[in-house]
Amino acid sequence: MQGSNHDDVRRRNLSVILRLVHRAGPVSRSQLTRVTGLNRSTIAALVGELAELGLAEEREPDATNQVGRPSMMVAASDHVVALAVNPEIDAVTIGVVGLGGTVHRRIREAMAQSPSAADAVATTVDVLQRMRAELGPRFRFVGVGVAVPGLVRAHDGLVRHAPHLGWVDEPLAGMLEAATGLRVFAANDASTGAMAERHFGAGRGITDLIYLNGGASGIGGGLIVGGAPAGGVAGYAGEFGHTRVSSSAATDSAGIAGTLEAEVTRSALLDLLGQGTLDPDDFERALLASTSPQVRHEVERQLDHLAVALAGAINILNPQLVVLGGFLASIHAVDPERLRAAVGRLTLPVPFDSVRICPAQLGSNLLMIGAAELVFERLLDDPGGFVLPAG
Amino acid sequence: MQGSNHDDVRRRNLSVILRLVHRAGPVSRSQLTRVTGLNRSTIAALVGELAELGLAEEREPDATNQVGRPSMMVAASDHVVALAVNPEIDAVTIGVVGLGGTVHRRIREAMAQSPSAADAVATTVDVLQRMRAELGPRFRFVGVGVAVPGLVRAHDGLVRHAPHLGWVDEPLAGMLEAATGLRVFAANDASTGAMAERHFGAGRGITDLIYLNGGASGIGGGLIVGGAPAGGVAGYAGEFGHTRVSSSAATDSAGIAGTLEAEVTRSALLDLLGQGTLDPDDFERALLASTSPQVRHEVERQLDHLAVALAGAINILNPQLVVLGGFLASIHAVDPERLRAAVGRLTLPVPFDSVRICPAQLGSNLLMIGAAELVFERLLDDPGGFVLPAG
DNA sequence: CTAGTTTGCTGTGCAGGGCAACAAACAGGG
DNA sequence: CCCTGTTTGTTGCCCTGCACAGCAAACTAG
Repeated sequence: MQGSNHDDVRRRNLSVILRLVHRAGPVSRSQLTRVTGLNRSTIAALVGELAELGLAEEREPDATNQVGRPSMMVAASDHVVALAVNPEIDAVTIGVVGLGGTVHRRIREAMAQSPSAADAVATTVDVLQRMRAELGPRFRFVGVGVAVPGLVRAHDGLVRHAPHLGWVDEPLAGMLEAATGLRVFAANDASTGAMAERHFGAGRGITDLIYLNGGASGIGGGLIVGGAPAGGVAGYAGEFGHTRVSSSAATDSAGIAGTLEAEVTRSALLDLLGQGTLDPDDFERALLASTSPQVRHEVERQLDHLAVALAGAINILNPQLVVLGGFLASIHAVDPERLRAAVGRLTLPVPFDSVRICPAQLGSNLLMIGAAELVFERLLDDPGGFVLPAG
Repeated sequence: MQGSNHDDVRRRNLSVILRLVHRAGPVSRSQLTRVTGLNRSTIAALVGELAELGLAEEREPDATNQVGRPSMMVAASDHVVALAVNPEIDAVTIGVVGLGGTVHRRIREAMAQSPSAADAVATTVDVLQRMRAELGPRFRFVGVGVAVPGLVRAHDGLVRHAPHLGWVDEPLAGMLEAATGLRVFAANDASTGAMAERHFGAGRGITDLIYLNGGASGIGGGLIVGGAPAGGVAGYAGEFGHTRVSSSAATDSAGIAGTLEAEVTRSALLDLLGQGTLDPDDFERALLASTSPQVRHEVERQLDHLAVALAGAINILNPQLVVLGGFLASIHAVDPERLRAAVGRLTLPVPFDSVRICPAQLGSNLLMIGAAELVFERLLDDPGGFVLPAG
């Protein structure tokens, strides 16, 4: 219940403009006046301040062949970068992402064994130093975003439980903050994926969506409700994998029976395909190419279970869009109509009519973009007040 | 992506102050300065403007026995009122609710048969005229809020489908607007109940909660996610009744099998209790007094099914609180521990530890307060700009 | 080259919150 | 009862930041 004053107006307007150029790419000043409703002179002053802060850059106008004086282009600076980190069971993937949207670098550091939190920190520090040297002083690192396969407490980045990494109550964000001197924000990997798809993928401009990702280690998800990422009270929201979808006794990683994660697994399909492990693209190709009736039957069984979980969420949340990532996108691709029909049988007609189900659009950069967005989100909230470290 | 200007600051500050006195009751000016962070002089000016608008009233200070000059009390005006309407299968309940929180009047207009939309409008107009005459010109009606047992499209108040009333695509809000000359806002009854419990009941100050209400006609619900009521893309969110909780073939009112609404019903309990119909309080008393093992068994069966639906929602939304209303509160009262334990078996430990399950606090005024809040919410968003009709 | 259009730039006006100084209203202590 | 210390209301002034108008600049079209 905070009151507003002049500073808040300035902060909000800077935030709105920087957010626009970050999300929508380079935009002309005249477009900014139209979209924000602010006066030309105000836009000029705001853009000037953003440029002084080094967050935006003004370029000569593009040739538009339009009547009237051409308008300057405004773009978010790609030299303002976030370090994106994604620890997994067999590797730590680290990237450098610019505010303008460019993924400058991405490195997958393979690990001999599942990394501890300390391992992840050490690797991150190491890669950060190399990246800094490589990119030179023009690039300013404003923070670190971490996408963790597990439950992460939102406010302080404590990893409560990451089963596949074997982490329990690891103060990852704090450790990284101490080791790098940068501000660190951590969140669940699926939640960050949802945010990435929402802003830069299949969910652009959509205010209510559900994102479900199927990985080797299970099923996670994220929600956007009313335009804002829904974290729940502590940031643990989105655990679709443990929704009960059948009365079978098969249990998931948390020991709960009959859940989505127990019934719908990538490994069951890999077994039937006669494959050990496949990268996601090869997996989808193999699945689509398969003519085996057993494979087909298993896909259909999994789609029907997936439909139960989706239907429940659709009835409750009335979303505009369901985005499926990972192997869930693959089984969806085999028979989209079956999934949609199964969902339709379990939902009310009205919410069903307004929902679309589609595959994720962002590929391998998903988690890099999402993790970087964790940092940029704070920067965008208060462009002037966010402490920019020197360098 | 709107920009802000001075008007927005004023609007927001007026909004913040009026919302505070509306939600928290009378508050001193000095408290307002502390909570909002605004200057004394600013608070004085803002309160003065609200008083001029007739929305707030300043009173002499309460005796506090504190050192220093006593601070003026500020209260929302109870003469600013909303008409709350709740059509049901056998009656239309209509009330007059003041901005300060007082329910000035409440009338249950019994209906010989299930009212049509036109019946509901006619009754409302009739009651409104009587109330206006009764209360006199000092009371200003700022709008009409309607809590409808069915799916309501948020932006225009179209009732898409109200199965128990037999309504399909009734433009209820538009009809009422034409008939009364007041602004009308309609929403699902359970959603408005969630809002009421959130602001004035069990969920005060809580940002993430789930509300489930069990009525004679089924189970509905509402969500508060991140502090905001979650309506979904069109306002249909919260339909917990159609969540699949078992593999049984029993169907609900929408024809979906094995859902919460199919398994958990008030009528099954009434049958076992040997009662035809009971008002909610009598029902709960009878249920708690019953020593029949069949009743006990049925309650436990229903609690176990309820647990499945709650667990799914808790995993997905990580709420701080689950509020149970109607007969769901009654079966919960029989054995709270059983429900909690059953939920615990189906949820992840971390979100489970942070959630509390409790009965609703607001009794028979729930829907009156909630429906009025639909109107007040708009008024609070822009106290100066909300058009106050004369009278 | 001219007319028309759109945008950038500059100086001014204005609304509204912050601030400081003073007065007013309280409690507590002697 | 008076004095002191504390807190709040009130008033006048200041400062910030957006709007607006007027003019110059840069484009298209004919």
